[in-house]
Amino acid sequence: MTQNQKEVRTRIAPSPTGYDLHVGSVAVALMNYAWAKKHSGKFIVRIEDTDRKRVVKGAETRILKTLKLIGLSADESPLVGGPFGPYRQSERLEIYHHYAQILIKKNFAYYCICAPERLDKIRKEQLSKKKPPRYDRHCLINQETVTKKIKTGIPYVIRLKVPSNQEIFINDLVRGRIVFKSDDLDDQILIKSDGFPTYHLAVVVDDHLMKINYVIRGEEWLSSTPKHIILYQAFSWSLPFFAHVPLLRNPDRSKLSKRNNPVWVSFYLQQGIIPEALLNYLSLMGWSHPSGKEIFSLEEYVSVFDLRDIQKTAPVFDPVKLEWMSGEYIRKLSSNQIKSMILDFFKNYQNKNLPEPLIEKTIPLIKERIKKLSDYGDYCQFFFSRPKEYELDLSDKKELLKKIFHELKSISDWKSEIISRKMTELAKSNQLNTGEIFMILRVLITGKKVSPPISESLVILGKEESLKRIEACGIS
RNA sequence: GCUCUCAUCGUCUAGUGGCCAAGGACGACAGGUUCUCAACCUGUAAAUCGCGGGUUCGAAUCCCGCUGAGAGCACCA
Repeated sequence: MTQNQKEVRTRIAPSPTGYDLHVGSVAVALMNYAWAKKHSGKFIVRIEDTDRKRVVKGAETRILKTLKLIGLSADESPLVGGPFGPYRQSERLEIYHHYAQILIKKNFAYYCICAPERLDKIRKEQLSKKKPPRYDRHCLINQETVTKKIKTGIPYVIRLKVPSNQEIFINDLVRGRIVFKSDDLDDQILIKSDGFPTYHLAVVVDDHLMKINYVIRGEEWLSSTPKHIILYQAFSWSLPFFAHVPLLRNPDRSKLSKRNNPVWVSFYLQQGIIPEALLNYLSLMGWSHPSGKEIFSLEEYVSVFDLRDIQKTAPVFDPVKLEWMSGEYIRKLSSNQIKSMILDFFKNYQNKNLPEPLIEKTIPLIKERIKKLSDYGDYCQFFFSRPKEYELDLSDKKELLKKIFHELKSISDWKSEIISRKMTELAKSNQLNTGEIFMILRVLITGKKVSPPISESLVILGKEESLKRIEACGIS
């Protein structure tokens, strides 16, 4: 066996039929990526765009961009190319037809010209008799007349001829040995009447031609795997290893869907969830670090990941823990890193150019407080604009506001320790809790009851601006 | 309905026959610290390991049944 044949090659095959990459796809992508990298193999991205009706404009670009943003770079893809391209199924139509013809010649497939209405009818009949819906092979029996009719130009499909009375075994790396009976399988359509292949044909042909030897995919594919195995066998191709990994769930335990949760990765990136944290969190879905660690780098994940450690149970996706983890990542970053991330974030997602020197000063105040980059806005808006409304009614505190104003005005050395001390003294001399006076000052300056430490904030704002804000509340 | 899969705290999980009267993390709650909110520290509650049988000296771990949950059953992927 040559080195090349032994190389581990994995892939993800997203279809551009949603807005963006699905978080569940990232979870699967991570495992594919890790398994390939762990073995110094190749991680491939193939776009499965064979359903022309469902293709969403711009989705492919977004998916590829998102993959890049979260740091799962492909060795071969529509963007970077590779030796087994094209990596977009819509550009491989001749290939699928070629292989479909081989199946016809080998008597593993046949033409079918049944109208959708007829198929609907027999399906309904079978269902009403509580039988699984299956094609009745009407065209297989009349294959000669069918081929004649096709030559006149009427639309047709090509169906897989599922062998009868066979047992098909899947040796799944996650689930072990699973048996299916071929008689339970439908004669799956391989080539649709629009000339495009269905998933089942395309995936087998492409995985084989692209030398994919580990098929790591969601458990939703488990029940169609026997069809794929039949195809591999029909072509006399060697099987890849299969690993069907658990699906992410909604809190109600159904398959994670946009109805119950935001599922597009871009949603989380727009929130300013740290991409590394997203990967780290997702890696913990159905798997755990051998030493019990929760926070670790992608590099470390790759080194300790093992397909055999994947759990069989489908986990519930928990955005709360994801946010916690994002916060953990932020706290581990240097102030400089946070600064540039915030700058980039507001530029890319909110189209705002924030002033760098000011951002820099605020970082120490918010570093321990934010979990995602968008939180920065909630905490620090007041640095950039004066409050428009106040969360506390200060109209009956004019006398106190005056005292605060004059106390602050008298400070010549504008430092947070001095401001704090003066305010504490003021509280004492007025029989107030220090907390009360700071709260009033906080609302005065930020408009909010929750903010970064207020003395430090005053220093950043500067004495002049701070006093102006108090004046704005009707103090003279 | 049929086929397949799965089953440990609310959630993510550790656990592969004795170290488990089940450990960690998120979340919740309480306390400490504190100018608010966080962060940090301490602590509390939280799983009779879905249920019932077996195997065994011994079972969360093995076997069987039941129940529950999920996925698939398209000219969608």
